[in-house]
Amino acid sequence: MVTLAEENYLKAILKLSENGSIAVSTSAISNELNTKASSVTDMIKKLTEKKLVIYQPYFGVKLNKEGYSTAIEIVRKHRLWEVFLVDKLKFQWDEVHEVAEQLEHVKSKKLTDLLDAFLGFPQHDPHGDPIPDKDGLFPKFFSTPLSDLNKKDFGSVIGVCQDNPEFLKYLDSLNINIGTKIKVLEKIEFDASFEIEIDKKRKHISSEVAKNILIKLK
Amino acid sequence: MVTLAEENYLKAILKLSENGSIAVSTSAISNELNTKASSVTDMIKKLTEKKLVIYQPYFGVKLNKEGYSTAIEIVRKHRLWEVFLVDKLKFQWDEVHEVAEQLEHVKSKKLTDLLDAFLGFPQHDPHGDPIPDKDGLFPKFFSTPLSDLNKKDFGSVIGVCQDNPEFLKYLDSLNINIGTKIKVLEKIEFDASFEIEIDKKRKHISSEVAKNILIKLK
DNA sequence: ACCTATTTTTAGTCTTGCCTAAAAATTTAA
DNA sequence: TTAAATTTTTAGGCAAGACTAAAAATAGGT
Repeated sequence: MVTLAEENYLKAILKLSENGSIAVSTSAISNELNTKASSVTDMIKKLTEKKLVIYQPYFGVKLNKEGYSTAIEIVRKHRLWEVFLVDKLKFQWDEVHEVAEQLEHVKSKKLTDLLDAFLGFPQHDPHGDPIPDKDGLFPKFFSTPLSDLNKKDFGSVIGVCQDNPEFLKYLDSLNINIGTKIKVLEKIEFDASFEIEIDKKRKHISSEVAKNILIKLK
Repeated sequence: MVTLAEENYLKAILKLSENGSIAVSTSAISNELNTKASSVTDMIKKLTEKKLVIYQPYFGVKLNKEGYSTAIEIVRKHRLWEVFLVDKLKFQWDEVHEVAEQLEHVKSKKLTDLLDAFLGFPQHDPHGDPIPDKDGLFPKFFSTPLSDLNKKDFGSVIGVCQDNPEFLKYLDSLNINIGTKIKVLEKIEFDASFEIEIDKKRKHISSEVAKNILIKLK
């Protein structure tokens, strides 16, 4: 059994760790939860015993697989309840947080999944935050392959469709990364290649590469 | 602030006191909540300090006005959530109790009242129990245990006196639900059992079952 | 490299809500 | 009415989850 206090710690660690990717410091957690650092150390030990986190003293704490899925489930519940409160009960979007903080701790997988269905499987909460599905997966961002863009379109890279090292190294060599801002200067019709601007520099990329870069339009 | 444990004690006292009319013994509460009598004595002292109950040692405890309205509010929330679970999320009526036990502790007057409106101000929960309105007042209705009916009486099921899943599933198997129309064909005197008609079919129910079904006579 | 400032952990304490064991009050029964 | 049985309360403890104060580890600046 995961207690209410433990759930709040897991949620805080998830939030502070950039979706589980980095270790989180004791003081960051105490700041997030308005508790003292010593209380955090205590709780981290309990979470470690329960095998929900990996802890290196003086370094930080990370969620393990079990802890991550527990935390994601709480986020899922929180955001689903927010949708319920706004869409069904007509709360204002700035009033729902406190109530959802309570509802997110109700334990019933069946409840969560039926609520999800009742709401029509929403992908975002009233604040625009993504809602994980019942397997804990986030909806894909709204994105467009660079290959679908037209002259003068611009936006930033939010993902790629391939993760083979050759492709990624090639992108590195072009200074293309997640977050890189790109503007289409020309679309060359006969081979579907592109002239684009990155950091004020003009570059040329093939149709094949353009298909595998995802852009969020501005 | 009333804690979760305190809320559960208030709810138990309300239930055992026949809607607040009689004093409740320590052992009755410990039995209801599966705790020890000494724990009950402890908690009653806390509730007395918070001015929610009147306590006479060795005699019993009663809710005062504040305690009564706090307890009624919890019952109201419990039953409204049960309606939500069954009417909106399509839970079975024997599955909702455990989940409603959690939802009833969510604190937000606005949530409760908007939920009430969303559900169309229901007067009874899926088991037929009356739902207090936002001022804590119960709807008035007249019901008779099926066991008190006589030959040729007819009416519809308005509630049940037990909510344990075995009993409810047994009723389901007989096609007995809230609203089901029932006619008494025979009352068998020697064991107080009944022959009844449901959906044009003849069925036999024991005295014990008849006692736990509430009928609104036509 | 070393001294200082900051962060983290340890140690000890407090409150809540539960427990057991024993004492006190009440009720039952002879 | 008095002894026995039952119920209730008191006393002392424990675990969770918070706190303060102090010790230990780490990080920064010169």
